[in-house]
Amino acid sequence: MSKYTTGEVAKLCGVTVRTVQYYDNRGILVPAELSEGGRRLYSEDDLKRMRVICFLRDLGFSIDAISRLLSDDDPAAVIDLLIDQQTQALRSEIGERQEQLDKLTALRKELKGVETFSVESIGDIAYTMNNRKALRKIHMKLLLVALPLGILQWGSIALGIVKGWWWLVAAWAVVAIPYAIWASKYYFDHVNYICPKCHKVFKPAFKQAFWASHTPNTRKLTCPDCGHHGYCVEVAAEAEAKADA
Amino acid sequence: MSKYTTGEVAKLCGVTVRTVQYYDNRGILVPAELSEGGRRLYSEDDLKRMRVICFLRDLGFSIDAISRLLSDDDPAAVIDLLIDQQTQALRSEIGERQEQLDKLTALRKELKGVETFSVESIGDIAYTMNNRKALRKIHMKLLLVALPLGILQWGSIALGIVKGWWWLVAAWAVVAIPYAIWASKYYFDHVNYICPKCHKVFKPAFKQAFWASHTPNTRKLTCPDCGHHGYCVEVAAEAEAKADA
DNA sequence: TTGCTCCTCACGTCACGTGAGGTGGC
DNA sequence: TTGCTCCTCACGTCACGTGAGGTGGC
Repeated sequence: MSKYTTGEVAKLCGVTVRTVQYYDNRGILVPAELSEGGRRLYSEDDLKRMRVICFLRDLGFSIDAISRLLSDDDPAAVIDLLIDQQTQALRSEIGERQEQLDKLTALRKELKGVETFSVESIGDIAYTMNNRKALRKIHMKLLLVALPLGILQWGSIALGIVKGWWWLVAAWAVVAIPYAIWASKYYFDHVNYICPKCHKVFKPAFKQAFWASHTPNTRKLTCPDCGHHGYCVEVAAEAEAKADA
Repeated sequence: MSKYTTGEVAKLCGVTVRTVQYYDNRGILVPAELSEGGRRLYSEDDLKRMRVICFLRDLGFSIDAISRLLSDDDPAAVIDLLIDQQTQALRSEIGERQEQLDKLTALRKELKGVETFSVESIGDIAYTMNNRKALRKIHMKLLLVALPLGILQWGSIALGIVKGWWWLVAAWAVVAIPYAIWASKYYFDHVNYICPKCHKVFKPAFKQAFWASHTPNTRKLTCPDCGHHGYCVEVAAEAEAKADA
């Protein structure tokens, strides 16, 4: 029966000598015998056991789990349990990393739109990213509010053309203008802006916000804290309470 | 300007007090001032910085990476680099876990086919899993060798029916039988079997292997080491050298 | 005798968790 | 004065890596 030294076992299993020694200390691979000089000597069976340990380790099992499996009376039951646990654990880890990847991609995209970058910009981006869902909800609400207005508009125009009922268009304007102003007010009540210079979250005056030039996500405003005038990113106003979650 | 205690910062950022203290020790979030009694007091800016730190941490960045980013003169360049690195790292980690998941699934499947389970069975399964590619290669070779035989067979039968050249079928048999024996010999030369009882890898005698009943992956053989008679899993013979890789 | 391998401590890793024992601040 | 929060050590985690200083075995 051939005997293997620590180094031989290590080489045959593709690990370091230190790892083989560690498995002895952990009690999961105790050498069959020791030489007179105290050197570890492993048997053929030890080598097979080491191969099993390495196989399980490469599957992501902890030394503790492997230890339990190797010393249990009913390894068949233990391995089924371990496989199920490990499958679950791996799935959730993959999900976690995937989510991080998605957030990284979003961050990279947001960074491209930042003109003067500083560490605080990351805070702004984090804020808008956490805020996105709430903002989308507000945009959806505005859309639903605007929808009947549009239907009425085109309906009255159509009837104006077909039936010559042009007074309907005038009636539409009478209803629509206050309605639009009310909707805008509601909208600006539920929305804030971030100053790109001092990174404060602020609520602009209705008039300024209403007439300001804007893009889908920003609006050209004057920051009440630092006086900076420029495009400010829009965020939902409810998000402050949500920051804890 | 409001001041926050350690506990307040922790609660607002969803971490423990210990984490806030740790970030002070690591030098990435030093409180704006200390009270007379030595309590940490954080400013509004500190809180924002903490939020940035937590955001980056949740993306998987190390404290060291965050530290470098926060203290660098050119954070814009650093963050681009860090995002690229982290994207790479996450991708490879996901790939790694996915591979482990696939192997776990394969292991679970193999375990269902094992009649008397022991820890050594895992070793056998590991061996066959590492060996699978080599075995598939041998099977492909056998298929390629068998193909011309099949074509000749059906060709001669077809000509026998259509033209009445039945002597062709006889000629086919004369060629095919030694050819098949040679192919089988080649096959059994390149293949081994694992005893399910003593877990030794062995090569059976040609006669026994040739006439043994079998399934796609096993063959009913007698182990030369322990004398056990039963279905043994087939593996490629070259794999011994490959075990290192 | 000379290399090479192996031996045993023992500290370091990473981002905190978890007490212990003491004290500030309302 | 009483709770509650916060303070500073300092050890523990996980699977080894990495020396240091010494020795076995060919």
